[in-house]
Parts: sequence; C-alpha cells; structure tokens
Amino acid sequence: AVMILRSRFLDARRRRRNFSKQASEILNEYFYSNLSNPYPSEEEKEALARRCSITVNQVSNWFGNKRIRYKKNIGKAQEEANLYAAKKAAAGAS
Amino acid sequence: GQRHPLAVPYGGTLGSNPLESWTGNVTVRKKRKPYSKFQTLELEKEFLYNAYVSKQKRWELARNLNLTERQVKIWFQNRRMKNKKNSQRQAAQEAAGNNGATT
DNA sequence: GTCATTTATCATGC
DNA sequence: GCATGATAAATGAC
Repeated sequence: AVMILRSRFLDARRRRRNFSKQASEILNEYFYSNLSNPYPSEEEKEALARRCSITVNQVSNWFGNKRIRYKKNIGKAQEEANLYAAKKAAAGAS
Repeated sequence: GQRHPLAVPYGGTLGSNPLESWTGNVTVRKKRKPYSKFQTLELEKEFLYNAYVSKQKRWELARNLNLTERQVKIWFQNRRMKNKKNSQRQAAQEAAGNNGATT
C-alpha cells in the first residue's frame, strides 16, 4: 500500500503530456535550422519557451531528447530532417 | 562561454557530415545503472541529515552501499540539483498563483 | 563546489 | 507497440 502511494506521488510529477502540434513545429524548426549547433542559449530557450507556452526546463528536455534521438537515427530514415529542410528551402526560395 | 562538450578531441568524420560535428561523441561513458531501492533510501536518509556529506561519511556510505566514493559524491551533487529544481518549480507555481495582484 | 550536458530508463499517450 | 516527455546516473566545463 505504501509502495503504491509513493509511486503514485512520483508519477504525478512525472506524468507526461504531449506538447501541442504548434509547439513541436517551433522546436523542430529551430532544431533543423541549427543542425550544425542545436544548442540554444539561455535567452533563446526562454524565447522558445514563451512561443511554445512551455517552461524553459521543458525546452531543455526537448533538445536533450531530440539531440540524442536524432544522433541515433543518423543513417536511418530521417524523413523529418528532409521535411524541415524542404520547408526551409521553400521558405527561402520564394 | 560554452560549457557543453563541443570541443572534444576528435579528428575523424564520425557523422560523415562536418556540419554536424556535435554528433561525434568519442568519450567512453560508463553505462547508467539505476541504484537499488535500499541504496537510494540510505542516500536519501543521509541527505535529509545534511545536503553535504563529509569525506568520512562518504567513505562509510560507499562501503555500506557497495558504491564507489565517486558515485556517492556525484549522487549528492545530482540530489542537490534536484532539490534546487524542485524549489524553483515551487516558486514559479506560487508566482503564477498570485500574478496580477498589486502589492 | 555548480551546472549544462549525455545516456539509459522510466512512465505515459495513443 | 513504439513515440515522447521527464527523471536518474554519469561526464565534463569552469
């Protein structure tokens, strides 16, 4: 019983909710636009956090997860990279 | 100044893309191994007593919990960071609660 | 010492 | 069933 209660309390903090589609779009746009150095400064993190309506910590978590998971997928599909590369090219071509 | 390891000594082309040199991680890192319930509980008890552990206490903990002194040291460092983050989180929630209120 | 990270693991969403 | 966000060990810069 004690175990269950304790884990429930920890789960409450750890409970995960997906970010909005719009927020993910903003974060991915920054990430793939800065593939050579996907390390936003503290100020950039705060700006991204405001635009995405999330906390700075969540921005840091997102980039941490994104970098490691992108690295592990190098050589694989990486459709997402091409998608945002094309989007960026289209935005600059017009 | 940058504090993350971007300037790691590596001359090869691991990611095959020089534009993404940050993907090159050469450092051999010990695999993360979660501590047991007993180990965590004992460390938490000592942390409750004080957030900074003496060298003597560190040695005892390491011996009793079958950890290295380095692991005990790092555990307390991470635990202090966790404490700070939780405090900041609480402060932010309180600030969000009484926003717009005129002092 | 702090602290931004890397990495594996955890817990959840769908 | 994996994708995804958050947390737990471990490293390195300063």
